[in-house]
Amino acid sequence: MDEKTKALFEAQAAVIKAMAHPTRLYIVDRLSKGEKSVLELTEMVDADVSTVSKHLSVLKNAGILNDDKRGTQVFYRLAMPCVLGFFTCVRSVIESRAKGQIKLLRK
Amino acid sequence: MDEKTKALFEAQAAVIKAMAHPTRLYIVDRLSKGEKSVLELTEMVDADVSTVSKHLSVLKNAGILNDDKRGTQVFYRLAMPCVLGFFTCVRSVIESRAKGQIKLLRK
DNA sequence: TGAATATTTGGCAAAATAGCCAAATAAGGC
DNA sequence: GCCTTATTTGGCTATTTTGCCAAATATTCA
Repeated sequence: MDEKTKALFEAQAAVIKAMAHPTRLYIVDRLSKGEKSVLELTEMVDADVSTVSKHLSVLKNAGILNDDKRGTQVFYRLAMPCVLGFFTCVRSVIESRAKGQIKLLRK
Repeated sequence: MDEKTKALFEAQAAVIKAMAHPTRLYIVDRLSKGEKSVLELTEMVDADVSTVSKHLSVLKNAGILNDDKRGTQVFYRLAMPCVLGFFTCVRSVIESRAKGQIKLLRK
């Protein structure tokens, strides 16, 4: 694998890695319904505000979220709605694996 | 967040996490062209065979790959081609972020 | 059976991640 | 200016992930 493709796949993995956490995935899901402040998200997620803030900055640095400061609050929203397509596929992966396991048991 | 949704997002994150590594992403990309043996993939990836084997088992356990033992070789292939849709989105995330950074510099 | 080839597993050290607390920063209202 | 509220940052420890090597396993072939 040459350096160029290596760099390309590292960049791509970095974006996917930003989504690869239950809390961050949940945040993305919530933001698909519209923007939310850090505090609103913190209440939904049930973790320390600083933890949620860090998760948000991971998603923002990856280019998945935008933020918008209004007064003392910061509102986050989905910058790239195409990531919502991940959910459909991932759910079908889980479903398919579950079916495979059931088949295995019956044998 | 109740226990049920928590478990749901953990399961989903686990699948995405399996994709969240440059080597594994590269493997998925290569397998989109057709099945390959562990040795073939190892040559492409340039890492220890044991490392590649472990990456493959991560992808297999996530339900993303299938394997097929023929003789002394094991051939892996894409079980869920929908994951290829990730690439399109992820590349557009990277492109969009790059454009945003250029805009930032011009200000 | 024994050698050769392909793959997986165990184990370990290095690196990356997560999440909490406390402290810093920013904006608004009095 | 000072207090309050919202958010971010620094720092630390615990946990997880990586990737190599060596060893184990499996399969074919002579």
